[in-house]
Amino acid sequence: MAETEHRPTNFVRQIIEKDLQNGVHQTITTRFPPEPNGYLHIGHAKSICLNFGLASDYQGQCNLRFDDTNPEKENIDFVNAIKNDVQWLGFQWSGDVHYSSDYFEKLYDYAMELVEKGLAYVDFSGQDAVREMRGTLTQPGTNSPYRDTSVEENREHFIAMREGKYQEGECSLRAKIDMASPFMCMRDPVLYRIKFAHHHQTADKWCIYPMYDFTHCISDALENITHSLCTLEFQDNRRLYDWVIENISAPATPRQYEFSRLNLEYTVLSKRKLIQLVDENFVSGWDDPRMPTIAGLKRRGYTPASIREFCLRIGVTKMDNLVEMGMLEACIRDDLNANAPRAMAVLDPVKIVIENYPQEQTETLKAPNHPNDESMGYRELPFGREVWIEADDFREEANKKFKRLVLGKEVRLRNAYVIKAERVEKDDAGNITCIFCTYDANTLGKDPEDGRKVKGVIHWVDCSHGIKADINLYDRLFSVPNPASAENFVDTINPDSLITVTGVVEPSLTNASVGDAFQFERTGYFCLDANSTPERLVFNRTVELRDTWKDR
RNA sequence: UGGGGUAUAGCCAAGUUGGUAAGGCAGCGGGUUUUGAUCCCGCGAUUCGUUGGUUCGAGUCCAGCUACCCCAGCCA
Repeated sequence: MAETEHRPTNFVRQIIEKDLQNGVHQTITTRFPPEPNGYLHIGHAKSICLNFGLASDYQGQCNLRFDDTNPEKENIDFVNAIKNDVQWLGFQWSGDVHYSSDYFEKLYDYAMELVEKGLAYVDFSGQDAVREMRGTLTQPGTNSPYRDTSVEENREHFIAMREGKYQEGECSLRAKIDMASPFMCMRDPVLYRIKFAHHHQTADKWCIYPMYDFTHCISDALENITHSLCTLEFQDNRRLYDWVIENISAPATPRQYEFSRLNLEYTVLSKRKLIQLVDENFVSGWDDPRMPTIAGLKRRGYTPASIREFCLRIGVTKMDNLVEMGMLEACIRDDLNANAPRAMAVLDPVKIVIENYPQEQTETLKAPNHPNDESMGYRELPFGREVWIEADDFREEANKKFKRLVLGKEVRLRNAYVIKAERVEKDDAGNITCIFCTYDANTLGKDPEDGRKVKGVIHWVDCSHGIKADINLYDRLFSVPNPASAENFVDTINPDSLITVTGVVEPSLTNASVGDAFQFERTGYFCLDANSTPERLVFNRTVELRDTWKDR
């Protein structure tokens, strides 16, 4: 698709342009630093597009760095899934993949530097005591009794920590900053904690792991990151980021800038909540088409280009936001409208019999794959005496606004003939089982010769050639715009977020491959699901067509 | 008077030496159309959270007020 040509300006670009202009940097380096404790979602896509987009626009570099300082929550499967998703989105990181764990040895040395400068100490107060001494938002904290331990003792204790001489929770390394700071994160933050945990990169080499605030800024400096972009909740942490860089012999001075994270209506974008949806089986997995994950969106039928376009359209600011789903949907519709071949599928079939069509006759019609793009070619469409139409497209009686098939009235079968409904057959319950029609044989590819106007057009599938298919009709996962603000977000799950119907699709669709997208004319955009087999086709509805018809 | 942030149309968002409110999504009219789709044309802020002030002139500068978000993990 044609992505927005000129990227909209934003405050980060302005900072970069100023830095480049003033010679603060000759070139920029950014990074995308996910923790491998879950799958990437549309909110990460915003960050990915920002970081990789900036690097590309200013001829800089963008690293992929796994922020893997908490082995208990992370694993290699997430690492691989994340790499896969970044590439699927269309981005390639500079050089090799980086890991914060690559720097564990250096990080340890920098921590030791702080110890030797008297700026860090090993605290043996229990976790509860540490919390007690931290104070509150309005009251200053109090100094730990271990705050004035000698440098020599601290060095020995820190070495012993690394050697596994202490139990988990027995002690931690803390920075000596200011227990009365208005920034809670500056009240002697923990730098290292003890975890006898297996790490997916460093195995059992370490039993002490550095905290995010100590690790991130140093990793940025080691990779020569010029602009370290993160979300708003880290604004306070910037003080600690700068403190660490200033107090160690850092090889560079990276700067952190914060932007607002994405919030999308009718879904949740917090990793904790997404993990819960998966673990408690509210969805089929990380790639469930209702999930806002990259994998879920992909399976739903969203294209990389549509997601990139979305990220361009929402912009980058510091404002809290809740973006309408319609914004995302508009992006995929724009892409698919231009690029998805058309096909016909009937989701809720009712049979019509064309009584004046020769018994035993069938013919092969030709239909364009795209109404406005000749280059997409044509396909063959078998047509016969009996065809399926959408139950919705027929009414025994209706007003003039109903532009479909009505008893005694005419309608055009798309890409085929004009038919007229003559009578209906019903079962004992009064349900319509068959609609008997007649057709005008002289209306193939042209209007009726006597000049009568037929305004309605409906889609159809030939009964003897149509293929049965399972069609997953997806809707929003939650029934409220902001499930995250609900008491318990799982209580707001939309019970009808997935309805599977058995429909009939035109035979050309048997050639589709997994992931292929189509517009089922008049109903929406669909793609062939990963679980589809030649014996049983499965389609996922990506999004409905825009529908401005009011009186339904 | 803890601190850090943000306030421009239903949603997202431009606006940067103060000069008289971009654009996108949604919506509403109209035209084209063998998809109630697409496409095309037209329509929305006397007003920028609010109250004052400075100024010939303020969304942009100053002061006060209000609302909302974030911070008290040995999570990130």
